[in-house]
Amino acid sequence: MQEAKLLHSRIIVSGLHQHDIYLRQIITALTTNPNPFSLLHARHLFDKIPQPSTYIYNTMFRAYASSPHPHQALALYHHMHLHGPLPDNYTFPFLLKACSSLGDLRTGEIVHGQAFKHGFGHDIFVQNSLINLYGSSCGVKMARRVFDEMGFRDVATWTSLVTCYANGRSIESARHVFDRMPKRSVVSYSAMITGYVRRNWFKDGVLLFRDMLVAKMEPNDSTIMSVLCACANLGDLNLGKWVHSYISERKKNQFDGRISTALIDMYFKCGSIKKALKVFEGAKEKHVGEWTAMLSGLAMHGLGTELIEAFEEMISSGVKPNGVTFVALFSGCTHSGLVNEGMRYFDRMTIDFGIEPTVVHFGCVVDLLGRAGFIEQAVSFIRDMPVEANAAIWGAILTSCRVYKNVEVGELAARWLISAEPWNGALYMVLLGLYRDAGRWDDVEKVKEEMKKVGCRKSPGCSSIEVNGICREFVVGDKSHPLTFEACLTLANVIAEFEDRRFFPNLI
DNA sequence: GTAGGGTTAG
Repeated sequence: MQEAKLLHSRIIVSGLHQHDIYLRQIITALTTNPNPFSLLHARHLFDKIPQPSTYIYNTMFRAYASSPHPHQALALYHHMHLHGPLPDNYTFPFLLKACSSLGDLRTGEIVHGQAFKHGFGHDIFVQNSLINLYGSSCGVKMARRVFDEMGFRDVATWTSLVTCYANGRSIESARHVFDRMPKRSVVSYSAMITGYVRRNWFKDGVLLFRDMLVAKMEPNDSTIMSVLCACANLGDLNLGKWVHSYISERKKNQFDGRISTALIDMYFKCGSIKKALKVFEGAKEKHVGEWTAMLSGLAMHGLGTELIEAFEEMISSGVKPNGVTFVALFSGCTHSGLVNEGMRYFDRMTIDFGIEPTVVHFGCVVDLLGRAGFIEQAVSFIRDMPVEANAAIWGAILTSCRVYKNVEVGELAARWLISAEPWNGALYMVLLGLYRDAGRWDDVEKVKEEMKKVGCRKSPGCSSIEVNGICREFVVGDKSHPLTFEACLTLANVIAEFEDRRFFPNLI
């Protein structure tokens, strides 16, 4: 970018504005790691070239394909088609990528036809791009057909197919393809690990990460992000720390912003507040991502007051919050019982920061009111919302009704949820608990019968944490541990202590 | 002559 500006000023000074070679250099500089401004600038210069070469068209296609406006690539191709030079083998993969980003299968097929017409139908880059296009817009079947018909496949071909399966429903099929790859690259491992983590198969993701290290593959940023996400969800602090020191050595503590964010999140979720704070403090630049990870970490540990302080510090340091930041802020207020503060921030979100609330934010407010026991207010808030309430919102209402034993509203929420998800056994269990607490035994029996009729079961809740290097897993109702009795006794004492202090958590 | 496809938060 700096280089581009320098070149541009040199041209203006020396009056060489029409000089094709300089323009080409500037456009190339502006389109590598483009931002919206540099891309606009590049296009402005591109339009000044009387007869752009195929190369320079390709440069623009490449930049547009991975920009927020991929359709610009297609519009520009239309122009090239009418007035410009002939496309080459580089042209079509960029255009197909633009179609994938847009999920535009029809245009993708037209581009494919064009590639064929110009003699690049069997180009491996074109075919690989086609697999990605089909995989992202119409499922695995078509992608598989392209794959099967290819005479020659390389590692990217196989990786693309793995990604198709991983993004589709079948992570097992993705692994099946992965295991049959003649050769694997870092990206292949990364794609498979990311696939596992996206499907919440965290343990499999971690196992494959270990295989990857054994295979002497050096994980890249994408791999690291996925593994940190797995550590966070497994509570595997040991592996998380290992990954932290691994990347510290390699990158000399100069992390990508996204990696610092993932580290902060991992340490918070693994219960290590100190380490999370240390990473945050050590981050070279604190973008909205790092701040948001920080705020949601404080929220999940019930540190509402600290969270509000941190939020105000973020604002005074000139970082602009986004929609996700407010979700963290509201959730912190909710879990620390800071109802007035939360409501005030809800107003400020639109007035002071110009962020329009989405259904997620409305859900946060419902949760904020509900958990504090203001169930009637929460219900009237739902009534006044400009958007339709969703399952998350009725779920929040149901949870608070369970805690505050409000059968009337709880029944309403549960019925709404059950009609949306009749297979979800957990919903019936909550409704059953509500009736039981109210002593409505007839209704308890009715719910039990209903469950039998629908044939649903609640899958047991599960959690895990790493202690002294060993990952422990907990499943609801599991009494297999030899010290189960002692553990229950301790828990009973804790609950008794809570009750003595007039604090009634919902531990049922 | 120059370049390309597969992984990428909160």
